[in-house]
Amino acid sequence: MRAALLQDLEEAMRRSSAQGVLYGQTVANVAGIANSDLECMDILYLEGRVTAGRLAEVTGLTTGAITGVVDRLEKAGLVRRERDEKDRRKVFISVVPEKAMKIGELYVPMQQAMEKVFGAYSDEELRLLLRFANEGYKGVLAATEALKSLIDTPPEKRPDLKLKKLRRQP
Amino acid sequence: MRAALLQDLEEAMRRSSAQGVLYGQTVANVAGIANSDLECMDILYLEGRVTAGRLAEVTGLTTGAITGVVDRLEKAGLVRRERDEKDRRKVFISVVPEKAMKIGELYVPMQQAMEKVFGAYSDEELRLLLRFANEGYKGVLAATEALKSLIDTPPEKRPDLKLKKLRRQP
DNA sequence: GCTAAATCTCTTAGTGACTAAGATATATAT
DNA sequence: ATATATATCTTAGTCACTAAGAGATTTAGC
Repeated sequence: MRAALLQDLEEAMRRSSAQGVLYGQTVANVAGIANSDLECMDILYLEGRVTAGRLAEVTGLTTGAITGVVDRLEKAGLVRRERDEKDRRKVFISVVPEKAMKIGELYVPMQQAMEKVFGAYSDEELRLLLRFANEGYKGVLAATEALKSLIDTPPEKRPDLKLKKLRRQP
Repeated sequence: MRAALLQDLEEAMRRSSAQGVLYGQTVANVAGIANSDLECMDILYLEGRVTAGRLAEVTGLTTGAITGVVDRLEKAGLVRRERDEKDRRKVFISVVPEKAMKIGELYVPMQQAMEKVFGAYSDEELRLLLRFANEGYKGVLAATEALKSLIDTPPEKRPDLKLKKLRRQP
């Protein structure tokens, strides 16, 4: 009973997450920038002014790749490079708000759709969703670390991993 | 008040979704396959036996790219190609369960983390989350379509798009 | 039934974002 | 002062992707 609920939930979340990725791809397409470029714009919105190295860390790209990303974004006028005066090795990247706005507008359909969905929930329920989203984030973050640590554990030394059946047969 | 809640929620969901993408990248990395290859494996799990064209549709890749994806996956023994006997133009792709299992195991850290998160919620609450996930999926799907239709609408004819402020200043 | 148009996958040539390795510049430690 | 560490950039090479179209099969119109 509860097991079925959990499985449905997992599947539903996978689906919506995959569709979210697809939305992002479409945005990047329309904006005429690469996928990773858009992802970095997103991070810049969430975290504000960040260093190139931090972008590499968060995206999982190499610093070399980030140089390319920032080059392209800078050329498109979407971001600015600013050397840190205190530590002149560092380069801060920040968005150019006026230009970035045009990309932000491409998220309007998404915002409208979400507004509509959220509209059906009470404040109380939204707080539950928020709590879940935050805990989910922490969980995924921890899982990512766990997976990474699994990499350099030889298979025979790995803790016994029991995979749940992934999909009920339709 | 509610506006702040909605904004927090949006941001939390964006964060967790981004981290989810990163988890997927790590899985692909560990499994030694390309990102899109893993995405297709995922779709094959969710939808079962699907045609090459359907994969292109769902992933947003061209059919040419899908040929490459399936070539690599087939070479790795993860999927099989089967011509449809009724319509011999079609090619069905299906996973080879024994081989795919090894990739499935890489999702165990994620499953464990999610189990832990879900554990803190009652059945009632999980049903709320499920409802939200399903409605969210439909919303994102609709938004994707809306965005696509925006592409071939000349900017001056577009409905007035009011972008909400994306981030509260920290 | 026969031809034309449509549908589905694959092929080919070319492009561009990515990695790995190392160069450069600056900062910190002994 | 020298060595080590840190942060970004450069370079060469690789690989997945797109666009365009070919090949194979099915569907539609006459």
